[in-house]
Amino acid sequence: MSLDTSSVPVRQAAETWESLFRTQVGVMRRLQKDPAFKELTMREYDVLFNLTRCPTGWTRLNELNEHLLISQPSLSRMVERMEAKGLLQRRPAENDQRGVELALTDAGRDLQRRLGRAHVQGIHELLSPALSSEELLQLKSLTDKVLASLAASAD
Amino acid sequence: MSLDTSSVPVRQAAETWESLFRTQVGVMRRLQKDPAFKELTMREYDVLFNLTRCPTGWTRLNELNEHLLISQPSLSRMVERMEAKGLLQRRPAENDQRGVELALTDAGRDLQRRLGRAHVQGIHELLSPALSSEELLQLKSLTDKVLASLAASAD
DNA sequence: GGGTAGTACATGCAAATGCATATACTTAGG
DNA sequence: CCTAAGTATATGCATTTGCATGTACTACCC
Repeated sequence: MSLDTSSVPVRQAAETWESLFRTQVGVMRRLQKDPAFKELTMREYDVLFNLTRCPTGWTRLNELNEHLLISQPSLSRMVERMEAKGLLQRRPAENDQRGVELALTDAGRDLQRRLGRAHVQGIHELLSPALSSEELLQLKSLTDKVLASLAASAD
Repeated sequence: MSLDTSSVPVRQAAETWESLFRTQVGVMRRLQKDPAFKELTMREYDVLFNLTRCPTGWTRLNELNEHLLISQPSLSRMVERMEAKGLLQRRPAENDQRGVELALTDAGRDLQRRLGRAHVQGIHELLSPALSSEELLQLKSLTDKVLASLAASAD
């Protein structure tokens, strides 16, 4: 009774994904316990973080949505709430009257930085005991490859 | 103007984590588009999946909860709904009258297998173009190390 | 240009979620 | 034992989420 040869890489991909996924869950669970994150949902922090990553400072709502695991209507209302809290600002998009562009306010940027520091600190404490500097680099290089491949096959 | 030396590994851990996290989000977004997953939330699938991973077949609710990014009350009610759908069964725990133990029903196992196949297939299609067989192994080995380290420092 | 299809965001509404807390049981100490 | 502290799950309630759909604009094609 031998295994179908073609199923070996399939299994391997699945096992690798499972390990990566469980790692993400495990690390996330620890990070969420940090008292610094009582102020904001992980999802809300993720919005702030993504907004820091835009060179022009302004990001389209639909573009932001592509980086998150949240539905468009939910993001729409989350952004509305965060605007009300003074964490970000909205304006109609330049060249498309349908669109909305977002940017951090100073308060939003400050909060992101503060939580970001706690976040980064927590990550360091969780990953450093597990992996050497070279291994971290290796891991990043592998996931970067997957990211590049996903971007290349943008459906 | 030189960087604080101690901040280098911190940055490295953060960048590695960001890449891993974005990979998880990217892959997840693709997987969710699979029509096979219209029947069940990712979170619900995750419950079914985790229940297949228990050798005895029965899993404690609190133990299951430790593997998920969901609050205890939410899981409690999700399990209630899934029991109503006939996907799993509940019984009072053996040695602890407070506790609840869960197991898949045949219908639950069948559904998990069906979605699991689609899941695994999708993962293979996403990861294989990105990484060679050796790289998959490397990646798994690195995330396994992180998992082991997290388990060792169980707070 | 006028009409049709497509895209970007918002909204109504039912369902799912989390927080605080209640309930039922277990464990530890005196 | 009996009590106090701790643990496992459930429940009330306000908030958040997603789905279906609405509205406003854009792009394409004749």
